[in-house]
Amino acid sequence: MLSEESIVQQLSISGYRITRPRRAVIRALLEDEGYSSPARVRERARRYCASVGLVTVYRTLDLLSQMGFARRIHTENDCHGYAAANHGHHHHLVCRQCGATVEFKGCDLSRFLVRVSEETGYVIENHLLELEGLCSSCQ
Amino acid sequence: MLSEESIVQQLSISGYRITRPRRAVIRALLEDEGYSSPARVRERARRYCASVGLVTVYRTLDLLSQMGFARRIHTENDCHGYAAANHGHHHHLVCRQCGATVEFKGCDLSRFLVRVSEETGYVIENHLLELEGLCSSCQ
DNA sequence: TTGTGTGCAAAATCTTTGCACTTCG
DNA sequence: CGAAGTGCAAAGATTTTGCACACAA
Repeated sequence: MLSEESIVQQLSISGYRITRPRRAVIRALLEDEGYSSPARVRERARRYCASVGLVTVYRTLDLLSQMGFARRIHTENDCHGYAAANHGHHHHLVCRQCGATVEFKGCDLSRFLVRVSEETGYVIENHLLELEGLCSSCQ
Repeated sequence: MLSEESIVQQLSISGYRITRPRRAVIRALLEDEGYSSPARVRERARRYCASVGLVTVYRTLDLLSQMGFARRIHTENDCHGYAAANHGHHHHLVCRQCGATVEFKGCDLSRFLVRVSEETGYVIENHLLELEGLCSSCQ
């Protein structure tokens, strides 16, 4: 499971330094139920590191994305939000009205992926699937 | 099938005026094999209406999207490109090594989507699916 | 101590808005 | 002719860069 400590540990192992601003961004992401723009991540992060700048948030989100701990969330008209990503397999379902984000697992694409693989000659290693719709309260 | 004339006709029926700049943007989109940023759409459109401005391209892309004749294309780090909706429902398969991109159609997620919908209470309206792997020459 | 990481300010992009002029219908 | 549409310039928003200073390791 994803926790501040496990992320910090991985960063450290990979040679990155553990700083107050980085911890603040990580915490902000983890406590976020939905997904947030960099600016919004910063607002949250400020609770843990009042001086954190937007630039650092951008850089940290980049880093976390590369490490697989955060993911850019794509919705129909916006791809500027980020959410914490469990390293394992999961997807996001986003409400287009209020932005509420739910993670779910257990997508079964295997047969479909086999077909695409056969048709294209690619070895498929990864897939990104995002769903968008209306949550129950926005319907 | 999508053609300049059929789009123009629909716009007209819906009460929009048929102008040179709009035709130019439509033609630019239709002849585009892939997808393009607004700036790039404008470059192409200039062949048909040299004076067309970026602002008009933005507004026209908006209009066409609303009408369902254009679609915003999402890739991992960019969701600012547009393509004619002509190309229908499709997804991208990208090689992580060399970046070669293939489009494919015919994903069948319906049963899966029903399940997620039941579990979450969301009405699912849209999905974004991207595959990543190794193309045949990179394997 | 040392070099990675940070914040600030400024630059570079990208997108939207206000407004007077054009032009379709 | 009248209102919708256009281009320009300017404003807004978002993201990146350069640089001197701070601070993990």
